[in-house]
Amino acid sequence: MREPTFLILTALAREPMHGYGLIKDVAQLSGGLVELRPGTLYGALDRLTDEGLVTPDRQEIVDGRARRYYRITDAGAGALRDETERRRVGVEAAAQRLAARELGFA
Amino acid sequence: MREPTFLILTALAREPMHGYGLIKDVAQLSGGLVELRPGTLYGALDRLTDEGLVTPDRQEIVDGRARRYYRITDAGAGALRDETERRRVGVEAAAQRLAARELGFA
DNA sequence: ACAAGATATCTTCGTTACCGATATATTGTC
DNA sequence: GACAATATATCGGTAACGAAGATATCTTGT
Repeated sequence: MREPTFLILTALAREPMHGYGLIKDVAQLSGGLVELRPGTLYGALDRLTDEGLVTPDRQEIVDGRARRYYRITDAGAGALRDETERRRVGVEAAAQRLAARELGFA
Repeated sequence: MREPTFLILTALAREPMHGYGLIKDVAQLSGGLVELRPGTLYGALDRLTDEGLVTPDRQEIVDGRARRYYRITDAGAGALRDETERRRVGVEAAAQRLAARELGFA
């Protein structure tokens, strides 16, 4: 699982969201580092839906514009949990080695 | 940067290593979750060398088998630092939302 | 009235890092 | 004699991503 997909699942872990809302939320929770492109977003949403990690929720019309909401599934939350743990392990290993390196143990 | 590349840089942050040593070290520091394939490893090493994040170190002959060592560069350590911080932010966001979700704020 | 920007979805196409498979050769173990 | 471990390398396929653009409505500023 790559970063955009990881962040989409992370955004949906809080509450169901629609595509454009996801673009904004992902930008925010990544500290502005990840700006989802439509091709990335809708491709990922279709893929995650096929995999059962995400499912279409409701549809709303707000100010004449359609909003299609997506919701994370239990399987999606489980996958996110696994991926988060995986990444946490890598981050800790890297942080430790970088710190040691700076202290001169390189 | 994807996970295999991230873990290769992480492994090299501690000390110069040769290809096969990297496969073993990455398997260990990822908790056995990532088993680098030769195609992935040598492809990544070539790519990272082109990008200046890694550089060939020395070559040894041990028991008749050649060992080609690679060393992380200062640019590579910098890239690893950036990527680690990036991942740390994502992991914290995901952990927070997953925890909230488990408490029923979903 | 008009332009520009924000909101909102969707498609097509190219790139690339990665994985699977395979090849080669030596050493050590059962 | 067969198999696992050590060690490097190449080739082909693909899935996820990014770039770019199409479409349409609403809001804000001039």
